[in-house]
Amino acid sequence: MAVTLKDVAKRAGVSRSAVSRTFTEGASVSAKTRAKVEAAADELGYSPNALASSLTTGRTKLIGLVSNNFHNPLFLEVFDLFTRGLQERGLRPLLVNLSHETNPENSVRMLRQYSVDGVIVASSTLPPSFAEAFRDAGVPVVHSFGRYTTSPHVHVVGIDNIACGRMAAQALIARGHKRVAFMGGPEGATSTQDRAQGFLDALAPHSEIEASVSYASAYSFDAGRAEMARLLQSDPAEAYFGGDDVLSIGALSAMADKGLRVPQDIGIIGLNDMAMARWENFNLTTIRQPIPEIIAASIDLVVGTIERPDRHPETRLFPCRVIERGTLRPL
Amino acid sequence: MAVTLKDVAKRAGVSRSAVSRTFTEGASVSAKTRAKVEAAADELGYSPNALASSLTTGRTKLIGLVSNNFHNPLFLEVFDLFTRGLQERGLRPLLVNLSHETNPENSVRMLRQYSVDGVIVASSTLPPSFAEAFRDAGVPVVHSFGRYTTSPHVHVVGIDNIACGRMAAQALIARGHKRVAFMGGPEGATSTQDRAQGFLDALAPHSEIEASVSYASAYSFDAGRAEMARLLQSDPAEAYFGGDDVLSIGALSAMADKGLRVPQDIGIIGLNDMAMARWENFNLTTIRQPIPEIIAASIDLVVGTIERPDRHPETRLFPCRVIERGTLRPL
DNA sequence: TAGAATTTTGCAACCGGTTGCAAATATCTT
DNA sequence: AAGATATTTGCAACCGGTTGCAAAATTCTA
Repeated sequence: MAVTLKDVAKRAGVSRSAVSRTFTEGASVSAKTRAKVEAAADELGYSPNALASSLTTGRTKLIGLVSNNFHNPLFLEVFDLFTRGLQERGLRPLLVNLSHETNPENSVRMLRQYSVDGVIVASSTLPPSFAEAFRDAGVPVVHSFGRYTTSPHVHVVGIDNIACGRMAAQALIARGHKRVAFMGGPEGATSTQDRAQGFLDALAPHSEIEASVSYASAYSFDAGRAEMARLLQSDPAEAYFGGDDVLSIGALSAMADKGLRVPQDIGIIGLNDMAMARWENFNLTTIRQPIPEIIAASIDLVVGTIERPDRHPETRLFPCRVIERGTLRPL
Repeated sequence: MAVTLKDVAKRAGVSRSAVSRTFTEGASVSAKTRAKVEAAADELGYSPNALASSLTTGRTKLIGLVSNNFHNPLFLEVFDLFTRGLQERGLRPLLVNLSHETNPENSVRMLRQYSVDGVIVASSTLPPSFAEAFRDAGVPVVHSFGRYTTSPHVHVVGIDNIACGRMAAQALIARGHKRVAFMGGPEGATSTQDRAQGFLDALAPHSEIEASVSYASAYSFDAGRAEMARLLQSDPAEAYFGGDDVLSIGALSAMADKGLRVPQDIGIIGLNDMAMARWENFNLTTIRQPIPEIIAASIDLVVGTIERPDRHPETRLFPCRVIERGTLRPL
């Protein structure tokens, strides 16, 4: 059925090695045989079998792209950038959906069976142990949107969530709010834990400001809406730091239900600056996470680790900044 | 580095074939050797190389998942369902982002190099020729969200967009609107062409109703907002059929800018019923496309075609229905 | 133009598995 | 317990490529 190296070799009247060499970068072939081989290959419609060659070269150019965030619209942007970025470097993303998976073993085994050259774990809700499981299996791995640690066991690319929490607190302080709160994502997510910590740290010196923290059950519209509805039942804060944009948008919907005007009656600042945040219906004030840079760095790092597997684990954090829009009163 | 069949064989004191057989469904191995092999495999942490075995079995369990819709939030749901559905059947999605690709050749070659068992083209904006290119290359393919034809060249799974256009028209007619319009997606998209046709067909007998059609440049929020803003500048219709939900949400934002109340001053009905449509901020009346069924059928069909490649091209259409919410005045 | 240096080529072994076949074992008859 | 039958096993060839090595062909040097 499929046309193989041997067919082309026979047609071109050369050895199989000659054919293989014309298709391998930097191999030694004379112009004459190359021409013969290319002609034969064209006539037959041959293109080399990447999997067969991976057997000897040890490289598949397959990258496992592992995530459990298939409900947060931000991740459509993330997948778009990852797939394009990988494609541009000649790598192929093997997508793994971990939504309903609690331990890493199956994915590790599966991705090893497919001899992926590397793995990118793209999630802010998976524990560090997930990425570490790949490293333990000897697979180059980077954890995108993961937690920063001073002694990382795997490459981490993302933002300093603690600093973002502080930044959000400062935005609220600067506006003179006296009662503020963090409405986080799931309590188990490292991103939420860190944002909460930064938020409270920044507020600690301000004894005149009342600060509190609560958690939504997921990074999702419904969870944000439900949690904000609950908060609004009794004595809500003047302004909130929403755990991320989609949560904040859910919260906005609960506020609208109550007839509250934003930002006059109540304020909120999100985090991510996903495409939807600037939709005029929301016009969400938020903290921008530089997604394209994070993704480019993640790809760089996984490629670098494939080339030098013993490379020291590295953390790359990118600065965030407040994007002023309409859900926080003007300074 | 990696532990291979041979290592396990030596450890277990059996031949390589014996090891291979314990890991192949339905092969003949005695309980005793199987136990020995499994013990050895466990100790060594062996798991078979899927790519190497694909060389002889001719099956990689890799499925190309090809799309160019990385900006429509609906497709996050689509990718979620596809990846989970494929994983459940032991298949692996190799994701291909065609956003900036105009001809199918590169993808076809690439996916053949990786010996994918089949391909799913998930797009309502790619032309039929795209899926046909895979079929011509001898790769089992199904076009999800593709155009229905009476003599299909490839498997198509989706909805009857003409019928949906009619359904939208009828919803507007039933509400007594006298000036209605279709604000489509990109004019080149088959889905938009068909929806426009159905819409106009249903209105043709109603000479008392004024109907018009215009097109947004993409299925995106910005395009919908821009096109609606343009329409609102001069003599807009009373109610619109928006080419899809995200376009309609963009249109809602333009309406809000103009101070129009929905549905009192102006109405709109979308199409898809993506998760966001029921967010209370939008509460979008829309036509539901049964995404889970479409995706399940697509997977079934691609699997079926892998098993019987000469299978006759088939079209599977799923019924849609109007979901009444708040952007069209009550009946 | 002979001899040395360089480039190109094919052979054969290998990557990590699978599988048809025949030999070796085990199980069933009677 | 012997013979017939059924099951399990290992050998060896193969899947579609790559690559070290030595021979062959080409190019360079004097």
